[in-house]
Amino acid sequence: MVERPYSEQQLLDRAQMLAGLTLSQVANDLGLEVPQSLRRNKGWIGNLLELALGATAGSKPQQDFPELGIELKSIPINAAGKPLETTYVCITPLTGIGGLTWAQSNIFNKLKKVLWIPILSDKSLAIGDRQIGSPFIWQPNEREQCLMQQDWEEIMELIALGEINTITAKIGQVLQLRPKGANAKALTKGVGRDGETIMTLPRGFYLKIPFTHQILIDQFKL
DNA sequence: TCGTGATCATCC
DNA sequence: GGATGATCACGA
Repeated sequence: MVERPYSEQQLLDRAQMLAGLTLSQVANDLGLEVPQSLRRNKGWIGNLLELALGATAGSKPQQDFPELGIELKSIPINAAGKPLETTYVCITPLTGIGGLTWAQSNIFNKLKKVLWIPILSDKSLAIGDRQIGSPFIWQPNEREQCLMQQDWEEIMELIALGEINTITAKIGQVLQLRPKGANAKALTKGVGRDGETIMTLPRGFYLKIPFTHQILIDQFKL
């Protein structure tokens, strides 16, 4: 049981202690078994890092370290440092969003300060052999904030106008909206074109790969 | 059912 | 081969 970090520096120090280790090494230290595949354990790496860094396990819509104002994100990369997947951020509200601003949004709250932990995750590597990279704290610069806010406002306007079912993952420069549920049968309430309540897929915001790639490039001067 | 942790797997 | 839409596990 790892205790919660009391400061950003302590959190970062801990994360740096993990750099260079394989997931097997970290799992062994925590007494956890390494799954053969992530197919039925998609969040395993993220959960492992949460345990190793003392994050409070839970599914509350807030940052992983609220008292530090920091969100923890693992990101799978290949040997060249390119992200292998988009990055899930949070669910989006589909009703009662009138008047909601970017600054008040949960997505902004989560992305204003992120502890990124790259994981060398080439598909050829067994889960346990995947290696933890150098962690770093990221705060979006003015340009990045602007891009995210633009996408968010465009998407939220479509949702407010009842156009939820016309939104695809293609819209947005750096953010995208995609289904985020157990499966295609899991539905939630949304708003239709005539303002009526409809049942639709829950959606979540994701960061597109070129955006997170650029963050890594900026950090490591790749 | 919602929201967390995400990756899978099919389609283009 | 890469991105989109679909999916897996779990706690509350």
